[in-house]
Amino acid sequence: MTRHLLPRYQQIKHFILDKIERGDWPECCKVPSENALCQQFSVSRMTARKALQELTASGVLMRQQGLGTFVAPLRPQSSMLTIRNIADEIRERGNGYRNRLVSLSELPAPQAVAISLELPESASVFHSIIVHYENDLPLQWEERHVNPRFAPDYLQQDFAHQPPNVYLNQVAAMTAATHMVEAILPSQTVATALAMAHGAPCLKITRRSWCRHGVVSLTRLLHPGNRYRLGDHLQFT
Amino acid sequence: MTRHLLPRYQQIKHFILDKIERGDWPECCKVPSENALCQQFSVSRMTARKALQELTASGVLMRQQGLGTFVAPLRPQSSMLTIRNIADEIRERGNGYRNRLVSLSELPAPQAVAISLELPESASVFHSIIVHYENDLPLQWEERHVNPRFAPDYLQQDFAHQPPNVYLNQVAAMTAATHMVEAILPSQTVATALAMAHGAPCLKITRRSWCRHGVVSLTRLLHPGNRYRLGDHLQFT
DNA sequence: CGTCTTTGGTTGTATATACAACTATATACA
DNA sequence: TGTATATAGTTGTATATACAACCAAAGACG
Repeated sequence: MTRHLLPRYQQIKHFILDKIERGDWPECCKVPSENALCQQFSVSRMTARKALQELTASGVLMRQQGLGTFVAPLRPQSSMLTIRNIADEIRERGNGYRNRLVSLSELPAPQAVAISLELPESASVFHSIIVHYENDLPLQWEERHVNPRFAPDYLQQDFAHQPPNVYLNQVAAMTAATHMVEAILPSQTVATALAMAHGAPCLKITRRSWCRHGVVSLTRLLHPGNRYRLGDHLQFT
Repeated sequence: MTRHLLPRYQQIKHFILDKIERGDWPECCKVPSENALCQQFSVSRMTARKALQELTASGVLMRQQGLGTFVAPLRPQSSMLTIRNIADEIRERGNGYRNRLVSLSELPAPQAVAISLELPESASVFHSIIVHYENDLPLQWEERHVNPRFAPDYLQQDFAHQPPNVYLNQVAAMTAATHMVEAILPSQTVATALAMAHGAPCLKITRRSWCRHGVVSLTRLLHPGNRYRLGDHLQFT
């Protein structure tokens, strides 16, 4: 009767991962205790424990002695380019944050954008431009193309109150992302919006972000080269 | 007699990590089997096994059923900014690689360099400048300050044949690194060396790299903004 | 000489058990 | 009411045991 396809503890891991994947068990949700899993799957405690421990080691779960086991918040495996809310980043430095909505609209996707979002040519996409300020000094030009399928209410959001990435993470949790970093000369429009001197360079970050079902958005972040740096720490094992 | 400071399996983990750290057990070296550790530390197999399993989960060891347990090759935990040999990178694209040694000397460390290398002010350091070419087109300006303590023969190397990072990894294996990425306007010297148009921006990467005993080198990499990008892929759990 | 089988060593899976350490809640007491 | 204590539930550590799966090398056999 027992299938020889997968070890029991693997079956339990898949059961838990599936629950999280489907959203049945959201972040910080308590998962069944070792003893509960014992009964549910008719295994010994050591076996149920192995499943929970491996998921904890890989960062999917958190455990606390005496308390229980919980679903860990999603977090990137890489330390570089952590997807952060720039508002939080600025506030952590103890500085004032505000933003300005430059543009918010629906438009036919340019070819490059359509390809990146895996949409048919000229499909309708949402587009937003927001400038983020640190102490009244512009620090980031954020231009976004969003797949309407995953965020149908994008145009109705109040981005002064809640930045786009926070909203997008609510409606379509990010599961992966790719980045590209370049040094460019900004267009006149961007240079003016970022209060940059003539001829000064920009750090450009292009991010393509996925949720479980596909590409959610394509983002271009432009920073004044003299006021912004990307940091990273590499640990070798 | 047993110290209550650390669990037994933790003591075994530290024992193994220490051996690897000291270089006693190099890459791919076989480590004691579960049963061997049982006897050596007078613990049950499950306890010895826990130590080996956790080190395997964290990427320090590799195991193969029926064969044994081995020290895994060192690898960065982060996917961004993998420390790569630019020569390999260029050759992998199928293009021709060569470099040009611009400067190689010993000089008193400028203040900022001394601080970064954790050396006293004006201590003597090695300094090199190399320009790397892809198909006869300059792609990278590499400027390096090296702590002589970890690489005393730096000035005697033939960098046309073997780039500095390869040599440094041989004499002082890198254990960690920090990066900083910026967009800047290059100096006239660099702009000329990289065959860049007037006013074109540079992608600047500053890397500080450690070996086990301290900071080995401080490196400035400058790339033409229109010919070089940094890529990255983030996986969320 | 080549091929098949055996054997010993290794890791993988799984159970049963015991006690320690910790947390939150309920209870008893002042 | 406020404080101390007891209790139930949870994870952490550790042992002893059994068998399965796999690998490499030694041995048996043709």
